[in-house]
Amino acid sequence: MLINELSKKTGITAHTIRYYERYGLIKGVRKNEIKSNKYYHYDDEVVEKLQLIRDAKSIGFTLSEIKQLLDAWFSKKFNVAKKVAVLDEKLISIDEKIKQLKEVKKLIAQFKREVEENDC
Amino acid sequence: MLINELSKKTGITAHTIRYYERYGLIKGVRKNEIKSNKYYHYDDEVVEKLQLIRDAKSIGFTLSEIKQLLDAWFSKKFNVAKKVAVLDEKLISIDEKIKQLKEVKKLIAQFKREVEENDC
DNA sequence: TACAACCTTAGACCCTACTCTAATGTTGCA
DNA sequence: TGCAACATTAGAGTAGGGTCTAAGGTTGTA
Repeated sequence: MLINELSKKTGITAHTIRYYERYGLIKGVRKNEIKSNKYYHYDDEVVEKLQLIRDAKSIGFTLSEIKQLLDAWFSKKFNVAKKVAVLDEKLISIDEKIKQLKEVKKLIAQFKREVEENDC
Repeated sequence: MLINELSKKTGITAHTIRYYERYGLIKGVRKNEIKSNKYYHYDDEVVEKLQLIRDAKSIGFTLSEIKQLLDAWFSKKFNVAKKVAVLDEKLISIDEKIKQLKEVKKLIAQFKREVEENDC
C-alpha cells in the first residue's frame, strides 16, 4: 500500500509517517518493476509497527526507546538472548511506571478526602 | 529560604525553578523590609509544590496539567466542588494510564514468550 | 488532455520543557 | 576592602517530536 492508505489505516498522518521513516522506525520499499515513479510501498508489518509505536508512545516511551523495542521485535540481526533482554528491560520500566502512577494516585485520593472533609 | 537552598532541598536546579516560577507553578515573595536587594524568598509550601511537580512529571503529566492540579491543591479561589472535579479528572486519567500500561505490558510479555518458544 | 488527487524532497517552523549565558547587583567573611 | 558565592533579568540555544510549505513529479478518470 502507499502512504495515504497506510495513514488511513493507522490514523497517523503521512507527514508523521515520513518522520518516523527518516527516524528509522519503519521502512517502505520502492518496487524495481515500476520505473515511472519513486513511490514507497508499505506492507502489513509496517501497519503493526505503527500500532506499536502509537501504543508505546501513549505510555510515555520515547521514539528512541521504541526503536529498541522494534528492533527486538522485528530485527533478524538480534539473537534470542538479546531480544529477551530488551523486552525484559521494557517490562521492568513499565512496572516502575505503574508503581509511580499508583503512588501519585494515592496522593491525590488522599488530598481529595481532605478537601471533602475539611471544606478547605 | 532563597533559591539556592530551595534547589538543594528539592534537587531541582535554580534555572528550572525560575522557569517554573515564570510559568506560574510556584511563587516566591520579596520581603518589604529588605530594601537592598530583590531576592525572592520561598516557604515550605513551595517545597511541597516542587515535590508534587516532580512526581506528576514523572508519570507524564504536562506542566499545564500540573498547573491545574496545583490550583486545585493550593488555591483559595476554587471552591470544594471545583477542586474535587479537577482531582477526579486527574484520578481518571491516572487510571487510564495504568490501563494502557498494562495492555502494552501484556503485548510485550506475549511477544517475549513467542521469542523464547520459537527461537525466532 | 485536463485536472484532481496522489506522490517526492528539502527545509523551515512550532511547541514543550528546559538549559545556559551575559550582564549586573548583593552579601558575608578574611 | 577584596572577593567568592550568592542573587537578578533578558534573552538565546537545545532536544524531542512533530507539522507545514514549496516546488516539483505521477496517476487515473472524464
